[in-house]
Amino acid sequence: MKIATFNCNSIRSRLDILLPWLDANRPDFMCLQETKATDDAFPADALLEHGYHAAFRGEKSYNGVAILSLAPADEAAFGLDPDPAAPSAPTDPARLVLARYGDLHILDTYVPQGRAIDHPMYAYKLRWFDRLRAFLDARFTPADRILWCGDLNVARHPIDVTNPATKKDHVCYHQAARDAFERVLSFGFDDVWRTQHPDDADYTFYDYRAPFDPARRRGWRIDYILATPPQSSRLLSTRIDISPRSLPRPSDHVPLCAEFR
DNA sequence: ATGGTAGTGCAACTA
Repeated sequence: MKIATFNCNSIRSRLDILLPWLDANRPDFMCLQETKATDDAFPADALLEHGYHAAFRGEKSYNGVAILSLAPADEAAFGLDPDPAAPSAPTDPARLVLARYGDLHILDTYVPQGRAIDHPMYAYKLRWFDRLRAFLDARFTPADRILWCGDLNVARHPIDVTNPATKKDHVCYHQAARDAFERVLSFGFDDVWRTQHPDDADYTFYDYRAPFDPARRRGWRIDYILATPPQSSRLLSTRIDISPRSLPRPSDHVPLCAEFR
């Protein structure tokens, strides 16, 4: 079984990269983030022509998530639960999709980026991780077969960014964000790419605002495939496919892939 | 420390 995750940064602008990639790699599941399309504009027909069903939810201009799959989902749901500490806070249906395929649960999230550590969206981001932990605790135990994928907008460790000393106040590396992410990981998730590459500096996000040089990569590892023990015990291989970043009109993220027996 | 580019959608916001 193969799964991939890819922040496509607009699915409509990325079809010329996404569809050939799906044809060449044929993952059973593909988690997408930042689809940036309302549901009526989501290219479901084009994906189905390539064999992929989709559970998706989007909004105008921003956000948007989708799980593509060779077999349709048995059920799908969108968004966090309401925040009991802030009942007016949004549930963000365009940032979270949870779908079930038999006994396998796939959670695909686009975590709020946070903008700046003194911006209200950063506090919202930190709270978002705690709400996600409550979401998991309300539904699952680590004995369930879960894959949590997506753009989590946090680099875990110094090895996951270039020049970590310069990024201590960045919303994707600030200690409070890293701590918040770890509190969700401690539910019982394994970071499968890092498990297989304990000492590698490699990245899934390469900012448009710097020329991309595949030989001298400068980026961030902020996209993840995370598995609970019943799933991580089946792990065969993982890889980051940087090749799409050199194609015309690329996303600023690249696909992360894992294969399980 | 700053600014660099790309997406949506047509100005300004987000990343």
